[in-house]
Formats: sequence, C-alpha cells, structure tokens
Amino acid sequence: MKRVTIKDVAKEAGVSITTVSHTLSGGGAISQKTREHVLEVVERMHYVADFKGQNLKARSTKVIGLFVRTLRGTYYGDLAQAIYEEGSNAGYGINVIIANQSDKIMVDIMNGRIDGAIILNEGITQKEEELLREHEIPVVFLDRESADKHMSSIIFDSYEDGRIAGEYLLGLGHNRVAHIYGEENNYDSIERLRGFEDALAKGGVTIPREYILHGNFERETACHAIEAFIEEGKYPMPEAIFASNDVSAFGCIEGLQKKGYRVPEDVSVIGCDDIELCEWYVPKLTTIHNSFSTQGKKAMRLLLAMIEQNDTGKIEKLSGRIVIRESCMPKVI
Amino acid sequence: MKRVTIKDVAKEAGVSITTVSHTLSGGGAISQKTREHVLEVVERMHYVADFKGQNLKARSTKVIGLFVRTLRGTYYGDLAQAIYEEGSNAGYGINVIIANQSDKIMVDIMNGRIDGAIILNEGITQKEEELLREHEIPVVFLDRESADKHMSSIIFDSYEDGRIAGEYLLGLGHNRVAHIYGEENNYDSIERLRGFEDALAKGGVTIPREYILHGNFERETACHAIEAFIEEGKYPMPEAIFASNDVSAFGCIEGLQKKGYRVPEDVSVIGCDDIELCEWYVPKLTTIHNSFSTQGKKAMRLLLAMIEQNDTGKIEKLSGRIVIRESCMPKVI
DNA sequence: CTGAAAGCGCTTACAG
DNA sequence: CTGAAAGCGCTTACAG
Repeated sequence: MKRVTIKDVAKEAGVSITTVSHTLSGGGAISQKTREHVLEVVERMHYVADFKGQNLKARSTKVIGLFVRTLRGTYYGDLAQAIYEEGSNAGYGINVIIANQSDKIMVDIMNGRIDGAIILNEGITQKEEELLREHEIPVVFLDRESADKHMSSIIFDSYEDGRIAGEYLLGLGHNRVAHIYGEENNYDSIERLRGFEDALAKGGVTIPREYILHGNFERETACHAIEAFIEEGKYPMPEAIFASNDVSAFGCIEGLQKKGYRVPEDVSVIGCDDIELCEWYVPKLTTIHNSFSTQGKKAMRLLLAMIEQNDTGKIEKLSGRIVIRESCMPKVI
Repeated sequence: MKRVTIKDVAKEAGVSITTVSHTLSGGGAISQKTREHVLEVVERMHYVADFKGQNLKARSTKVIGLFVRTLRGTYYGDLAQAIYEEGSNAGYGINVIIANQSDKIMVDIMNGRIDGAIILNEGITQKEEELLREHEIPVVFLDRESADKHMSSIIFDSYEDGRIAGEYLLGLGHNRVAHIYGEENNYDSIERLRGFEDALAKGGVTIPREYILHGNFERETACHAIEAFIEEGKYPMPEAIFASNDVSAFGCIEGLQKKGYRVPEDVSVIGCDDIELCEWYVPKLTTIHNSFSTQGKKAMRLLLAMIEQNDTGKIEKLSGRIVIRESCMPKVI
C-alpha cells in the first residue's frame, strides 16, 4: 500500500503540516488563498488522513461496534440496518464484528477502536461485564439485563410474548396445548415458556411435561420433535401449539402436515418473532411480533445518549404484539 | 472511558515501557522473572494495548473490511460468515461496514484502518476503482470484473445460471417461456437473461418482449407483475417461467396461485440462487444453486494471498448448478 | 495567518 | 537482559 501522509501534502503544498491539518479540520484561521491551494493539493494527491494517527490524539473514533456471534438468520440484517441508519444520522459509522470467543471480543472493545459497543453475545461472562463497567466503556446489551452509569440493556419482554400467546390460545377455547421449547438455557426460551404457562394457569390450564417438545429454535429439530411425538402416540394430540420462535413453528407445521394433520383445522400453531416469511407461508403464520429494527434503533439511541450526553444507562423492555393470520382457529365444539 | 496505557503498566511494574512491550509481543529477550511479573501486572490492571498506537507503527492492522450496502436478505449472512471463518483461521478479524455513499466508503478503505477490503457495492465508480489501484490497496470485488496487481474479483457466472435454466426448461419440452427480470441495470439480471435466451435459442425458442416481466428481485413486485400479466389476458399463458432470483420466483408462484394456476401442473417455475427457503416452500423450488459461502471463502483467500504472499490479483467465476425439486415438470402433451 | 514543537500510545533499532 | 530515544501520522496549544 502506498500511503500519502500529511507530510507529503505539506511538502507538496509548500506549507506546514499544521496548516494542512487546520484547513482540513476547519480549526484555526487559514487565509482563503492558502486554504484553496491546500485543498487543491489534497484533492490532487488523494490524501485521506490516517485513522489511527488522527484518533490517537483526538480520542473519539466516531465508530461504534456491533458484536454478534453470527450474521446468519433474518434477525441480524434488520437489527444491523437499524443501528446503521440511526448511527449515520448522528455521524457515526458502524462496524459489525463477528466473533465468538468472549476474550477476543473484550480486546476488540477495549483496544480503543470504537467509541461504544452494542453486544449480542451470551458468552460475555459476569467478570467481563464487570471489566467493561470498570473501564467505563459505553455498552448496550441486547441479551441481558444490566444497567450502570455507562451500561444499558434493551431487550424483548419474552415473558410478555409467552403470556400473550397463552392468553390468545385460551381465548380460542383450547385447553390441551403444547409448546415447542427454544434453545436450551436461553433467556428468551425460558421467559417465553414461563409467560405462556402463567397465562394458561389463569384459565386453569396446565401444560404437562410431555407436551413440552424441544425445537432449539430450529426448523428441523422442531419438525422431528413433533413427528416423534405423534409417532409415539402415547398422548392425545394437542389442540394448539405455541412455538418459541417462527422458524420452529414452521418446522412444527411441516411435521404436522407430514403426519396428516391440517393447520389450523386440526391443530392451531402460533409462533414468535414475526419474521418476514410468516407473511408468505401457507398457512400465513399467526405470531407475536418483535421488532428488531426498533431494538436496533433504541439501542443506538441509548448508546449515543451515554456517549454524547453522558446519560446514565438504563434497562428498557420492548413489548411484542400479536399478529393474527391464518394458523390458529377457535376450538370446534 | 478509563484507559490503562503501557506507561501505567510500566510504572506499576517498575520497568520500562520497552520491557512491557517486549514481554507482550514476545520480541526481545526478557528474563523469566521479569516476564512473569509484568504479565501479572498486565492481568491485574486489565491492560489492553491501544489499537491505534499499536498499529500506527506496525502498519498491518490484521483486520479486513467487508463493505456492503445492507445486511438485509439471506445472502449476506452466509457471505459474511464464510469470510469471518476464513479470516479467523488466518488470524484476521473482520469488520462488516454498512455504507451507501461511495465517497465515504473510499475514506474508510483508505484511512488505514484495514489491511484489505472485500467490496459488494455497485456504487463504486470507475474513478474510485482507479484510486484503489493507484494506492495499491488489496481489494476483492464481489460485483464486477476487475483485476490488477492488488485487485481481484470473484463473481457468479450469471450467464451460465441463465443458460442452465434455459437448457433445463427446454429439456422438459417447454417452448412458450417467460422470464421475471431482476433489478434494472444489475449485472446479474442482465447476464441471467442473456444466458437464458442463448440457451433457448439453441432449441429454436425465442422469448417475446411481452413475456419478460419485471420483478426487481422482489417478491411483491414479481407477484404483481404476473398478476397483471394474467389479468391483461392478451397473451397465452407461458408453460414455464424462469425467475431471476428465488425471491421473485416465490412471488411469481404466489401470483399464479392467486389466479388459480397450479405450480408445477399448469406452469413450471424455476428460480435462481437457492436460498434456504427453497427447501421449505410448497412446492419446493427448483432453482440454480449459487453458494455465497463459497464466494466469501474464496474472496477471503484471494485477499489474503494478495496481502500476505503478494500474489497478483485475478478474476474467478463461480458456476451454479441446478437443484431439481418440485416446481417444474415436463410439458404434458 | 502560519509554523515549530509537544504529545497521543505504541514499536523498534540501538546502546549498554 | 533492560531501557532511553526516535519515530509512526496525526492534533493542538503556543509563539510570532
């Protein structure tokens, strides 16, 4: 790589580097004539200030980091896009950093390359969280509830999602219901089931252990789980199923159809998240809508408020809302 | 933010910053005793070397940038993931940078924050491309054919994709075929249609202008286009349709079904790309498979070869292959 | 209005 | 084996 430095520009223009720096930054008084001349040379030499040299002194890098474990799946696109848009408006760039190992992530956060971080990574330990806190690095978590002077969280109210699903199925008259559980030990999986059970309990319905199948948030796993349940044939078919996310709801429907059950005529299925595909699927999926772009937008705003206004961090929960489509129907009596 | 610098560590450990730097980098001989002591202090103070200071001198940042216009859609996840994995193995981090304006992208590339770039952005002009070339910045393009000492391209052979689709439909006996065109002025749109037409021509089939509908790579647009075509009712129904990508194929199928046509019994539909959804859809979509993870992997390898081995850039085309599922069937005579 | 100089946090010959 | 010093590419008081 051939780098053109401020020195090269200064020499070429016949001025000091101070003058070049000032005309570029707008700080300091420069005569119209000098300014124009310097700008002309800068343009001609295609000079771009080195990021590292520039920010070594100036500190703020005006870039924020979004740390994720993967970019696969439909969520991340919406999330990242919203963060990007919100950041751009405020003059910040966004770097999406894909990383698994939490120790490496910590280095990336703490090595001064970014002004703040938005983190979606359950692998960050309690200890590492503490470190972020000590070093006063502005952070917003998307997967846990932590707040401090420089730390915020913006998460979905998964308990509420489950509660809404339970209430809806109950209202439809179903009382033999099943659940496709999400990823093991995942916050959302746990909360969605908890909310679901609490809602059902209010209607006097409990959900037996055998009716909790494991979908791991995956289509295939969910499909196999429901097929296995049906093949076993030990328990009567549920009238309705709440799947912990849309993808596993699709898998569940696929399994049901393979075994000859119609959705929603024989079994109602409700999902969670409301990914784009819900609208295309046959039957169109009834689900609980969670807006990832809202999450991204709010996360960025919170982060910016901490960085620029020195605001104190906080925890915000986003509520889902039900989107009724075609995959559920009232119990036929 | 509270930054712990190498100076702080040196003072705390009672050694020079040279010693701290050496024990951390492994360069220079340090006694076992000093090394352990320094490491202990580093650990205790949670010292992480500043990225900017470190690389200002050392030049290489060991991070490569992936520049995209958006992260929405299913392609980017696979692409970014593959690049990430390939880069990790070689000790490189990856920063996905979402950006639209090509001038801003140029600054991000040229300001020395990355060692090389993988670019998926048609907005980069000829002039800007020239600039990259002059500055000898290692770059691989994912959306154009450019090669130079430090510049490579790795693209899909979209002409071949179209050709395969045409040959397949022809083999099925169809001779009244339509096409759902992709995005206007897009390289892939153009090439896919060109390959498709060439293949058909070999079988003596031409595709009239009226049978080229505009889907813009979008589901809804494709759906409306085919519905409008049917409503107009001026031309006989095509026996088979090649959609420029899978998403518009889904839209096309949806439109056909709305109008009472069955796929593939009444009309065969073939897509292009082979996104995950093809496997789930009803009917499962026959399509041309393009592997975005292969593209990402190869792009990263090419880039690394240019950066580390000083290899010369080159252009590589990836061929698609047909994946036959359920959305096409032979012409019934 | 302009420039010499100090300094940001690091690395790296070089001397001892 | 250890450290003082130069230097990476910038910015920013400060002097003139």
